[in-house]
Amino acid sequence: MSTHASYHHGNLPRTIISAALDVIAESGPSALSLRDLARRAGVSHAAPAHHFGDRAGLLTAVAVQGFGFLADALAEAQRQSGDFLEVGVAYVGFAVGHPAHFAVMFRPELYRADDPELIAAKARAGESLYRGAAPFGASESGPDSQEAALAAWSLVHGFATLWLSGNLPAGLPADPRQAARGVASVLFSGRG
Amino acid sequence: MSTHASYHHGNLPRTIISAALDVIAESGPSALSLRDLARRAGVSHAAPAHHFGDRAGLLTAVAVQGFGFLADALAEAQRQSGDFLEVGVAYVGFAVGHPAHFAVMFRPELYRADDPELIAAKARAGESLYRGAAPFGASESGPDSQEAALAAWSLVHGFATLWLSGNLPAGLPADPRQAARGVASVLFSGRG
DNA sequence: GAGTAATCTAGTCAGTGTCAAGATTCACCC
DNA sequence: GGGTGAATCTTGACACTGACTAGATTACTC
Repeated sequence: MSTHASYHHGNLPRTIISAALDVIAESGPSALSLRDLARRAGVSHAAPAHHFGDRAGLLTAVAVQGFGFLADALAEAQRQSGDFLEVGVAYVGFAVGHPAHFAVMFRPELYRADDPELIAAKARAGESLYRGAAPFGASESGPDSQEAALAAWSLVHGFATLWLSGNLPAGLPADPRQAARGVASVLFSGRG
Repeated sequence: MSTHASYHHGNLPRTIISAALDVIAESGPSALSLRDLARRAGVSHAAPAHHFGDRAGLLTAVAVQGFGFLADALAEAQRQSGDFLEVGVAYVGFAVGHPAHFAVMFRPELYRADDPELIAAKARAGESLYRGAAPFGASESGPDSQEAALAAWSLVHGFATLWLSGNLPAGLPADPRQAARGVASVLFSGRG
């Protein structure tokens, strides 16, 4: 019942998203072509549009999935270690482990930022992030806690972005999580 | 001798780049169309290709210009204040002041990363950045200085990225430089 | 089994990047 | 000043893209 070689594909949306993630991870979102994805899935050029509406619709689905994964990863790190440093490391780990999702999620011009599902997924990820950074902020004496949380977020986000775009210098640990732990501990050390 | 309404435009490359910056700042690099730029400049659709080769060539020129501006901005902040916190603030100031350049510079897949001019401009910016971050790294006791410099870079880069993409929460200072100063001081405070 | 909704195909349109060939103008040298 | 070569721009063409419409096919439900 799975592989009809017939009219109905069976699981087109999932197949299209999966192929899209491959393309994005390899060549970035701008290299994405709905017709190419249709070709890979063995369907007609207009089939993807039926499920996602248009390009932005497809990327919205990717972003929703990404924010969901991110929320899970952060919550899991928070649950396992209780350490906000490890939540930051998990943020970088998600970015490197899901580069295609990450490449879309923080470019609202690529998708429908007002999509209800997207807003919900983003809020869930934000909550996980805030929960992970809260103890760090709370331990700050001088600056307020929001600034501390933003500093932590900025640091891990910046590190992940620079790592993924290949802009970091050589000589870092090959494992991005380990490299991130070293860099993030500069901010986190001696606190909390 | 400036405004012939004739065959030769006079200063097409500069005009094209300027128009490109407008479009990118408003709708991102993926919205860039060579034909649209040609239309805005009042020339034929293939004229831009003569100067830049192709799309990637145009974006390479934008990136080169951007890295040059960034190097200047960082060196100027370093010269004026001698404070690495202000160099970090200048990094964010550049990103917010030149959003179109910034949107291209750290996406190597958009341009020719092996272009000699680009490599030179990028190296110059890297040197300015390193010079600005060096005292911060040197003042670190525990972690090595490279990690400290990377932490500083990651923080300001991440903050700038999140600010530009509209992903930061409300309630921050309206002036991004001031907001950046607050956030960056979490990392920089009590050091150097 | 019939009727309806979901899924996919086929055809079309305007728009795009890129290439090749030709027209026009500029800059330089005699 | 006139002529030559290089630089600049135009015109035309090709394959490709996203988006839209209408219609064919299949699955679902009663």
